[in-house]
Amino acid sequence: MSEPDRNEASGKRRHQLGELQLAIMRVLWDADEATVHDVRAALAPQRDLAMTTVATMLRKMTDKGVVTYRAEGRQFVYRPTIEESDVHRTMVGELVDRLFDGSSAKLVTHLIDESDIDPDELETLFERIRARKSETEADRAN
Amino acid sequence: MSEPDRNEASGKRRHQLGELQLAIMRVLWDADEATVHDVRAALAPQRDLAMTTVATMLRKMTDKGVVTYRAEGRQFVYRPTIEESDVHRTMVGELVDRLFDGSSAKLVTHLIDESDIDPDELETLFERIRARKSETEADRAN
DNA sequence: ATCCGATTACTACCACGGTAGTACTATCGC
DNA sequence: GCGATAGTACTACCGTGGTAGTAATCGGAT
Repeated sequence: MSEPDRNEASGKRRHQLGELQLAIMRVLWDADEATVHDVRAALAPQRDLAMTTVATMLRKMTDKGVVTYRAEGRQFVYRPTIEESDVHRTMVGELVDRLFDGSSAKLVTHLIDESDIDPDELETLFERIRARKSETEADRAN
Repeated sequence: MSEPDRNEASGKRRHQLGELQLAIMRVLWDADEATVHDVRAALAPQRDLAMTTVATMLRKMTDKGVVTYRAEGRQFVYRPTIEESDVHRTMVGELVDRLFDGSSAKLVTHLIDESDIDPDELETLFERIRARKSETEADRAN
């Protein structure tokens, strides 16, 4: 058809990841690069996966474009091609669209009302919003 | 604080729903109850699905326990067994766990920092947090 | 040179969301 | 009573996340 389907490297497209894929990405983000072995080791405390499971997942993720690898001796060294913030953005965006009509404010309201938030944190958020508000007002004054 | 794993009717447990399933739930929440026909009609503006697709989905959702039905003449009338807020809670909770270490505050921070939030809304949220804060402080004073 | 062990490739499965065709059935209109 | 039809049941298929076994390979040690 037409265009909006880039998917190669440096991509901007939707990065919806499953639980294991996220766990693997977290390892890669922390370590910058890692072998199958490294990833498996890093995941070991939580889940005891077969080497092949990790390898397969990494291959699927390569197909998907969220990681790349380079051969080093007989093994592959993987590194992420996308940033954590990208994933956060798309996944949160997805949820907001699905559940809150695309309104992030509604999500925040939900979070506050569910008293999901630690009282101490509330203070911090309070400040942050105030900062953002004045920032926005400054923009407006321009 | 013990066995959190009921799953039968009236359940409290994880209600992870896909896109279509959510769309169907929204119809049911709005209408309180609806037939396959009704659901399909309500969804028609966005997506043109075969009757059988909707029916199949509803059956799967019945198996899952998120809807029930009663026979009325030759057709079934479906109604939701869970509330929208339940779904919001579990799905947001899931995301928070997956992406933000279980910290809702981190999610809010993300939302604020991504300037995803309409400036006007910021004011509202500001107030809401203040309200919540004093509420919490009152609790503490008890 | 050969064999062992580490590592990747291939393949297979399961679960589940999504989609829909086909088969069956009950009911309504005549 | 009987046929058309509306509506559900069953089955199948695709994509993808997750899991892992088995096959092929490559490199190092003896």
